[in-house]
Amino acid sequence: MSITEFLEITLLNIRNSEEIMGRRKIEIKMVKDTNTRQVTFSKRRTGLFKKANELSILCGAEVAIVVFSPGNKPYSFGHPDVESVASKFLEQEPRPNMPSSSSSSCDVNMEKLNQQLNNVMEQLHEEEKKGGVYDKALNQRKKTKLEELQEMLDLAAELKFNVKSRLDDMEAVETMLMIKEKPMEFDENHVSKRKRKED
Amino acid sequence: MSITEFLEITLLNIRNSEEIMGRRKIEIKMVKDTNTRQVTFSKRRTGLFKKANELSILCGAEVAIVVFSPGNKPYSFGHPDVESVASKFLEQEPRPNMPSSSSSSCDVNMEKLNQQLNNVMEQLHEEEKKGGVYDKALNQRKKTKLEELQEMLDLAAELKFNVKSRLDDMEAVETMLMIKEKPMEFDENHVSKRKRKED
DNA sequence: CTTGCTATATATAAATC
DNA sequence: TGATTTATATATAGCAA
Repeated sequence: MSITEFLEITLLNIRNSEEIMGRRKIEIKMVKDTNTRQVTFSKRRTGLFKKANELSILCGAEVAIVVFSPGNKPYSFGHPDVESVASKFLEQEPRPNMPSSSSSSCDVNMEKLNQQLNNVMEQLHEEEKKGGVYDKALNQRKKTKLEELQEMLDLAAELKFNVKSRLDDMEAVETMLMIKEKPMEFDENHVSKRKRKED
Repeated sequence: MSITEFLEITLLNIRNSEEIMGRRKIEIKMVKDTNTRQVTFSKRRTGLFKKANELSILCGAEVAIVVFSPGNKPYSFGHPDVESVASKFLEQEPRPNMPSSSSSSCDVNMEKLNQQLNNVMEQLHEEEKKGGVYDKALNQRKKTKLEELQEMLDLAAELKFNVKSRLDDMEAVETMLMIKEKPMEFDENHVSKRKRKED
């Protein structure tokens, strides 16, 4: 037995001897308590969307998710967007493809943007904690924050749109110059697979 | 410092001193290696569907997911089924109102990003004019540009995701403080389709 | 393209503040 | 009650098959 293993086991023994069992595993079945169910839904929906987002970026995959909460409220996630992916799937529309591929780096601006977001949120929470009194002035500030975020959202969407446009231009140029990276074609293999769903 | 903490730190130190890092954390950006990307997609798609399944059961929620692999093959998960959830969503979509919303400003970084885009495009056209026939070297450069753009797209998507998350938080705050504001809509569909090949 | 094997990395159920 | 903090439960990256 290695020292590492010994320490691991020792640590485990110590922990098992402690009283607090704490967090535990749950059965995958309908959560009865309404409130708990709501909390679970909220957390897991966020987790699901996060995973979907990572999948789309890591693999350059198109993803669309639609969820109706226990309260029947709609939530959705889409990359590039729900509609396009959904229709592509529903119509099973075969399409020739043009180039477009992997990655590189320019995270700086991204981090800056996120930094700003964090700052805004921090300020919001800051004010929230401070105040016991939510007067108009505060409301106004919050409202301003909201508007700022809204603007950022719009700008993000706009940027995305611009990027997309350029991509199209580039593809056109590429085609024009007849630069073929890989003379590949694949329309035939459009096998649709279904995964289980269980009830 | 407790014995437990001591052991944990000791264990950590031992591990960090070892050469083999073993499994490690990865950045959320396009996986370059084709094979690895395929494996990642396969595993994460399975994980995503599993999570979706648990969510639907635990909370009795309706869920629909559609994914197109890097090889452009469709996969789907649905509870009760994709079609019903999708149509239910698309039907009320024309009147968006429920989740996510709003707008506002911080153009600097945005402009930087767009500036970069313009530079890239300029360089592209530059090369295009200069060269009658540039062959592989040029081709490679163009490909690199495309990859850079792709990366920016992904970053934009990630930003969007983060922004939406914060918005949800803010909406919660808003609700709590009963700040009634006109229901604005967040429409991410500035971009429709997206082409791709690979694999 | 899917699967099994582990060491890590993440997600998250409860507890807590 | 929502946000934050743990201690577990799960998901997965890197390798091979």
